[in-house]
Amino acid sequence: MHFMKKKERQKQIVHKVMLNRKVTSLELSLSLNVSEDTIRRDLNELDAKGMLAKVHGGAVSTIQRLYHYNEDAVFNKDKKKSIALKALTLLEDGMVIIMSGGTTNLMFARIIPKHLNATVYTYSIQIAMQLSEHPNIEIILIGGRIQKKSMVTLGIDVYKVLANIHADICFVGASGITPNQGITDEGYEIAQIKQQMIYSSDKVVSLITSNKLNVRHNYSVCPLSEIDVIVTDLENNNIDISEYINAGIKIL
Amino acid sequence: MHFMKKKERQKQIVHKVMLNRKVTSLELSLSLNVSEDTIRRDLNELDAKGMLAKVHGGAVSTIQRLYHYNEDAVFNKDKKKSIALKALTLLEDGMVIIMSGGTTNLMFARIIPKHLNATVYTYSIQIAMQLSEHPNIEIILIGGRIQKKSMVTLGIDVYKVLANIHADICFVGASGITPNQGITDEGYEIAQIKQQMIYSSDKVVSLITSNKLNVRHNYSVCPLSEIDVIVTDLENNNIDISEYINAGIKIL
DNA sequence: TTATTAAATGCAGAATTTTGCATTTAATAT
DNA sequence: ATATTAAATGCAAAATTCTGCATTTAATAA
Repeated sequence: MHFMKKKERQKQIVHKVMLNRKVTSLELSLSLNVSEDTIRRDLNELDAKGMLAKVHGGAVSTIQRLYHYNEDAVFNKDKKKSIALKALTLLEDGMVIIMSGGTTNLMFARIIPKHLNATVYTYSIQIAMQLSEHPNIEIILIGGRIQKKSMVTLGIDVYKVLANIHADICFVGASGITPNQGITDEGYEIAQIKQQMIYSSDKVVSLITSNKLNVRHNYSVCPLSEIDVIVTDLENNNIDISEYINAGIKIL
Repeated sequence: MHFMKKKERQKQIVHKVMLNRKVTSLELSLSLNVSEDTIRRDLNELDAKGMLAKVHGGAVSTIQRLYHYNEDAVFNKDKKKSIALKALTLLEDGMVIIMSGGTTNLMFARIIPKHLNATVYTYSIQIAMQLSEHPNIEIILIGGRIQKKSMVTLGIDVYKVLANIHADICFVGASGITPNQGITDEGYEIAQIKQQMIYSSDKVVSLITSNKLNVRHNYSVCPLSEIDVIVTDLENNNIDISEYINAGIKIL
């Protein structure tokens, strides 16, 4: 007799969980003719994929994620993770936050504590998707015409929404930063929008990988004087960031 | 000697493609010390994941998809696919389209011809994600507060945007439809928003699986008289839809 | 068209994953 | 705290996948 294929079995598990809302490992083990160990391993995988939630003794259904995150597609993943980790200290319950797009910000969004209570405004679809897994974060997605390559909304509507809100803190990604020019960006529209999100925030934080330090693009976002904190993957005593420290910016 | 692991190799392939924009199977075969067959099989997988695009002789870089679609999470997948297929006949180049959320609409978005030229307004994040793979569709994501369980935006801002546009056609999902009450929905806000998207469109099309026919919810969206076309998974001579046909609605 | 190069397919051995069992560790309940 | 049940871990056999080669089929080029 052949064993049932793993994928087929996992499909059935998902189906059963959907129907019954809750199901035990023992039940699954009996009805699918595999050991409870196997069931548990399946449940772990399905949980990771977001198809169900594993609980002690079995699994319960969740809102299934139609899209799932592909970490492999992130460039410089480790640098970005280390930045994200440092940036966590800047968060407090109750904050109103504005986040720009970019994978560094996305990494940050991923590791925000599950139960942080906050309101986040963003025009990045990916960040909105990610934050949707945080039960206590209210997400306001700022609408507009989608720029497909980065999956952010652009246009006058985005600008207008930002001009009408006020946030405690904003996390702005940067395509480049230099001591003289401050933050610059490759696109005109996105530079304007970042400018506005900075104006609308009490505190300005830039999460930026070291390869973008001392890189200048064509469109100006803001001078160093507007930035309160820079979070990079470098050590604090690295020579590359001394000029930013001298400009009075806090470096994490 | 150990073979290099598949995953590591694929990572390197993606990296090379990103750097060079284009790369041949032969080059990859030589530099990674595996046969071209293996490279081709890798490229097939990576293409499916959206990490690159396979072309004759090798691969080219694409905008990488950070999120990828999980078809297993769709309920009644086959019914929805058959509906989506029928609905394709309603599309024309140059249209301005409004789409509501829901997995039926999402399935439809997935199979829209790759090169359709159109403008789509939607408040569904998933549909926006999906349509972003269509190069000639301009997507306007309508912003607002995100309802996490369905990944649509809600609120007055959504309503206001819809009130200010005019579309050739709208594809509205429905939680339920009956001959007497027309389309009804489970939520008050979403019902209001659907109402407005219907008002803003010349032609109203409802994609609806048969299990939602003759189901009534608490909040009214619109009477049958507002609906031009219903697309279901049923055959056209099915008894369940005769009342809708009698009401003058075109059934696909 | 024909020549040439790429892709798909079938196959068999090598490598890896999957699985159940035995055992240890952790979590829940009384 | 103690008993009980679940989960994690290590291991070996079994199943499956991965890979290169040989061959067929399809796509591009001249």
